[in-house]
Amino acid sequence: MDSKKFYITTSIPYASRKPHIGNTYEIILTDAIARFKKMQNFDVCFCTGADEHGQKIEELAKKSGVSPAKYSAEISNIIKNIWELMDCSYDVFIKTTDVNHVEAVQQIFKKLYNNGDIYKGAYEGWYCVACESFWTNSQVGEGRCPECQREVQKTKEEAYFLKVDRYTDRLIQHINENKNFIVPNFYAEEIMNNFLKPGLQDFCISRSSFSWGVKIDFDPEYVVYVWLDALINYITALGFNLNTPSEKFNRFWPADLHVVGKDILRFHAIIWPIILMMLGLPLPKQILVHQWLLYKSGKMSKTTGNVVYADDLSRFFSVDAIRFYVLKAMPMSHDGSISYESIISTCNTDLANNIGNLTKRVCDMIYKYCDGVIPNSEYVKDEYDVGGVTLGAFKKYCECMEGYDLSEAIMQILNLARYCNKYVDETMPWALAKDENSKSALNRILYNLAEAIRFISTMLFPIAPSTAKNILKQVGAENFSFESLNSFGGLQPGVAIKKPEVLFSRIDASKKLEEIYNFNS
RNA sequence: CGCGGAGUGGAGCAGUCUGGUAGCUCGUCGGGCUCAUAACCCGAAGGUCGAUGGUUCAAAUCCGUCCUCCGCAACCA
Repeated sequence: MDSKKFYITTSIPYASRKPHIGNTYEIILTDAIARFKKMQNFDVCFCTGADEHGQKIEELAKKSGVSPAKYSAEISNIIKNIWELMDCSYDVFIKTTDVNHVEAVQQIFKKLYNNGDIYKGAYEGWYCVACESFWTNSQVGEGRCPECQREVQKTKEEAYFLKVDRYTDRLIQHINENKNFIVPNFYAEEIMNNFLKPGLQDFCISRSSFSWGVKIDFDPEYVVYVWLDALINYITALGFNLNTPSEKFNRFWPADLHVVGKDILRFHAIIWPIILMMLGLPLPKQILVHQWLLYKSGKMSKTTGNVVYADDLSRFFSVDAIRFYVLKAMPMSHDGSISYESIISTCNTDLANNIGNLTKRVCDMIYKYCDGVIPNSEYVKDEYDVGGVTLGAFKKYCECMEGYDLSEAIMQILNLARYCNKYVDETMPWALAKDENSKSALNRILYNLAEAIRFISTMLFPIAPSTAKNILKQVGAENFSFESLNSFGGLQPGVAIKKPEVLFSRIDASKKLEEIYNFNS
């Protein structure tokens, strides 16, 4: 029973502004993996949330004339709504302002302080009087404030530090011994060469220049550094508390997979494991590092005005089309790019022409030639071996999904659909339908196709859930399990299918682009 | 010489670990079919695999050097 649990998390986005489609990619990816694991009968716990503390939020709230609590709560709501809009099946949405989270962070801070893993020391850096900002050595460069270019002053203040030296060897060993701890694996090398081998410095984990954060209860001048605060969400989301045991925590920790962006890997690969070691807790099994989604090869940013939001996209494309698109477009090894033209192209070629049209043409034929009922036919292997090809595609698909290569997994689905389209063309069921003697061949072919479509819809489910359901209904089936894909021929003959409908209509590219252009201006 | 990634037909990618006729999707051109959403199927054109030197009977793949792009470089989430 215990081996069948799967705890998966996204990083919790910073509640400073509405997340764009690049940020949203992470939760879609995580959701697809979570759904896949659920279909493999894992007891899945899928956590996400929002990081609500920190200086930036405090500043933004001040600018908007509201309290940081109100400001971050509003953004958290926006985040949550987008996640729900994208049909993400998370189990827990944690906020770092949640009472039990704050309490646990304070407990942990105190415990580590008492154990000597946290100590009070002096933080040296640079201060810009005009901007009232602190800067690090690398940031000031020539001794000037990176923001206003004025001279900065050397400053020294008391602060709390995380004492890491006792744990770095263990961390290095852990990374070396667990080649799958960080995937893709080249990131492990980066972490090792950049941070661990040169030797870690103790992390400053308190702030006193602003107050919007978790207060250190025994020294209320300070708030806890947001990253320490935020990382702890992975256990507080399960109800972790030093005083009262949590069944959920005991069941699901350690995490099986943390999904994070490449920009925040170092926090997850270094600080987080060290904190867990300090607490005597097991380390997460795996960290999946994903790349960024760029808009036409440019980084999305407000200043360049090329930010694309998921909810805006959903005005023009179905949620499933967006999910399908981002998961297919994103390579593992480097950044992917998004453009309206390529979304339209994906919708038309992959969804409408390939999968959608296949389903429609097959179901139309079943409707016309078989009285709308799945024909009765035993699977007989012929030269096309549709059964073998389908099972092979499913196997490869599973391998890709297990390795979190969603883009390649999608290719397996598309290849199978292509194979089926070819099968239709070459066997020409419409010609067989004209000849009463070919009835059994016709039945066999249409059965094979309907059964392959059942596989396609089931494989599509983690990627595009509601679309997958529609396809499955179209061939008269309901059961969405991978067990039902153990063998080819599971589709029940004699079942009446739904009247065929167009699943994805083709998009008129120029019309759609004009519509988008008008909306954006 | 800070670290890591990438550079393959018009576009987007796979192949590089384990050398052996350069592959996929889209786009273009020609043909076929008519069950289907002007969809689908077949065929063709198009690449000195970033540059250069080396190892080898043989290099996109191994080794050396160089160029270009991207990310990270620690307390800014």
